[in-house]
Amino acid sequence: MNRWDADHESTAETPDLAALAALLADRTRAAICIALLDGGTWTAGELAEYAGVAPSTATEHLNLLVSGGLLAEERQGRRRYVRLAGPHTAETLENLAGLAPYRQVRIRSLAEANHRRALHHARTCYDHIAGALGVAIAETMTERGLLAREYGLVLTTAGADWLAALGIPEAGYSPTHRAHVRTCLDWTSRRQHLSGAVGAALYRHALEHRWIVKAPASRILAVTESGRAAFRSQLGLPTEVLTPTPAVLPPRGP
Amino acid sequence: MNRWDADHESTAETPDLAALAALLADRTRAAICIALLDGGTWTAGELAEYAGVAPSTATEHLNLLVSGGLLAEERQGRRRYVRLAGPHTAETLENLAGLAPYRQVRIRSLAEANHRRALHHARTCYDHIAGALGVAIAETMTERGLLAREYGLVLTTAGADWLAALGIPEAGYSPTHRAHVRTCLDWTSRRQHLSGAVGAALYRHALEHRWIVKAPASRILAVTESGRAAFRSQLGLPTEVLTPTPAVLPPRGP
DNA sequence: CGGACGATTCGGTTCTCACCGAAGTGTTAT
DNA sequence: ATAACACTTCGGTGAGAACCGAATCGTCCG
Repeated sequence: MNRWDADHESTAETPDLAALAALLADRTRAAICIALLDGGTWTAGELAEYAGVAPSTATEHLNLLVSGGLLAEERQGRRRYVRLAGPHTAETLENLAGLAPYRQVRIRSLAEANHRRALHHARTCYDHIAGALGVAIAETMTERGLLAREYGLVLTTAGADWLAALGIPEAGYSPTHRAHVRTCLDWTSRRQHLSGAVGAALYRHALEHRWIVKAPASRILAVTESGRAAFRSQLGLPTEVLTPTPAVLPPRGP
Repeated sequence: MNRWDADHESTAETPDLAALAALLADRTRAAICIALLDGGTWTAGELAEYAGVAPSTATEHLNLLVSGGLLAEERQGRRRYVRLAGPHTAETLENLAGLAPYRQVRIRSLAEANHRRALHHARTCYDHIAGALGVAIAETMTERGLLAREYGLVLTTAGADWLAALGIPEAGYSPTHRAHVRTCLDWTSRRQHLSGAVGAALYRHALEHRWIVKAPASRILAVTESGRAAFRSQLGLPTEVLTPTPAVLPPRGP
């Protein structure tokens, strides 16, 4: 038995790492994936404009990304909506981005400079909060004993109580496939912010209670007035992460 | 203050996801990285032969991988030794491989078929145990209450006691930067095996006590006779993951 | 010192792929 | 119906990169 046979059992399966990486190895496709890290659904045309390529080019890229399993699509009439395939995809992309080298990019306009500042301050990362606000939340929760670093990073009993007091029942962050608490390396600060099911539940809660609002077609988050009060009273977050960074001003006229 | 100035503050830094992915987007470079997932140190020539390319080609690939931060190198005389840059690199590669599509590869020889069987059975995954053996360890530990899925996957008190009874003190898996317990999606079985600091400590312990032995210049692990006894008495692992899978035999002569 | 050896540099070939524009398909709006 | 719209298909172009072989550099050994 189990005798070698050139016809039978002459093939096997191997994960094709190069094929997956090739999907992300293009500037335009990488930009598309990073845009979709806001967790939203974009149309093909929006992504084409965002990436600065012709619609026909965007079509080709989306075909590759969808058939490669990185993106999920939905057709409605003449529109093509795409989003990331799932939380697992988003997490892997985040990890990869955390490992990637930095590249100098030119800032071309005042608007771009302000956009970048806002992104550094607070943004979505698929389904949780990133940026200075996200980092501050994770660190403050750890300091206050709501999260513990003892065995990895876990929610403490005090942390579960705190979530319940906010009105987030345990069912709100029950693990389907994802770990309750995960950390995600922040691009901008190179520090950890809160991810996983708890991070997602906290993000949903903050949105529902309008602690934060999300700008349309962008990853930017803004802390509302009531959000400032809530983050201060519930977590004691310092003022600097709750107030928007001052905008860059246009040069003085002559 | 903070006034826009075309000269000043006209550049910013962005993680270059595409550049990192481009490193892995080549078959040869991907093969090199996967080979190095055994956690070992290889010479340039060994990798060239393994990947089936000329030494000059291997040199170019290694230059890219090293300067991209994925590999660390060490020169000794006329030799060039390379290895993965660190545990974080290995984990990201594993995650990526778990997300990658499968590809059919031809099995060309009897030796290759047997090599593949052995890999499926038990192998190293950077610094911990993967394959059927690794999956069985993770699942049995969970069944026995040594690991709990409650908040992510964590070591229970019983688990810490069990490790201590084996002679693995808590210092042996103290977190430097890595989480104690992590899971890693197994390529071959698509199930989780144990990773993180605990996984690494367990692997080291098994090697030191010769429960397992590592084949030279390969990721293959073999369970020793004393290892079979230990895994059975300590964890109650079933026999099928402790005995090597029967080798494929050459075809009968005429 | 001279030869063997591991690794590197360089030139040249080949091939893949990202891109665009123009034309085409199907959907929604007037 | 006709027009505007979102997207797609296709052909052609240009840039980039993977590869090898030959020559070279530096190290180790006899």
